[in-house]
Amino acid sequence: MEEWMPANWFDILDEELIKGLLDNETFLSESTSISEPEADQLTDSASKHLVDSNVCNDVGLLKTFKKDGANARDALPTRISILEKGLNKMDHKYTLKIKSLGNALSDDGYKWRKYGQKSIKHSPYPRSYFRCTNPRCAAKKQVERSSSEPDTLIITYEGLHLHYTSHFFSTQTDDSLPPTKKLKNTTAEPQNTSNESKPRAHECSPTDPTQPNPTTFSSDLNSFEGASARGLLEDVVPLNILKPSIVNTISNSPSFSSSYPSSPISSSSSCLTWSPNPKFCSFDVCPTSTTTMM
DNA sequence: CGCTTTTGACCGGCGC
DNA sequence: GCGCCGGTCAAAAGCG
Repeated sequence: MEEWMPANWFDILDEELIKGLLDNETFLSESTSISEPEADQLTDSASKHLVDSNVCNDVGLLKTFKKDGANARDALPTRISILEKGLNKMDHKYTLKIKSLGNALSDDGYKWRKYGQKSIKHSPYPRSYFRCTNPRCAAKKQVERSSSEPDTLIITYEGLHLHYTSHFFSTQTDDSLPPTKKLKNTTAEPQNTSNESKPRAHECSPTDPTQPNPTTFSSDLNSFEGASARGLLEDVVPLNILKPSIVNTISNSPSFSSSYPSSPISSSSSCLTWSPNPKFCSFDVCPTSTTTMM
């Protein structure tokens, strides 16, 4: 492990994050003040917008959606919860069970590329395998439909989107990125495969070293508009709910302190509000909860 | 034509 | 050792 970060950096982020999220049992998605055009748009591609409401798909959230169909606003996610029965973590894999009316909700805003599909024993539904299209990113996910509950998609995330995470350590070059957490023999996979030299336009590649340091972390919340499309916001949240000690642990590491951005979201507020697209989702973590917040 | 998806083959781990 | 199974690879097909 690189000396500039704790050897267990992933575990720290990972476990504290989960703990924090679980402590804040429920996140209400308040579909406030949505305009009609927006609602229409949502109707057309509700899932696409729900994507934006995905609070932090890397750590896994159970998302329970209700959709009445008539009114687009009713189609908004009415509740985003982290429930013990819906979130499982094992060996850095996060399993989500998502009540869904279709496959669309398996989309989470990242750009995934399907690389395989297998039929599952004793299940009429196949399992699909996806990996992040960013050639530097080893994040993967599996999507399958519960045989017992066809309305439920089971999504297993494996690995963080380190092309984003690396942004927090942006003084590092790509070559010195924190190695992707080893998951079996998967990650840290050779990123020099044939498509490495061809990052695609819409893939989540905010840390492309060829790009200037993104300004996404300016304190201007408005700058988050559209940021989710780059796969940023989902991962901002986790770091914002980390205990300060955790952040300090990391930031005390050489090379880190100068690059870790101040919170773009909650620096002056006691109540973290995350809202990549406030029209569709909000993410509130208030200090009344037991842990995680300063 | 380039990118994505499909799908059967292949490989490694694991249990018997 | 063998078979099963999950995960990955890669060629072919599909699509815009």
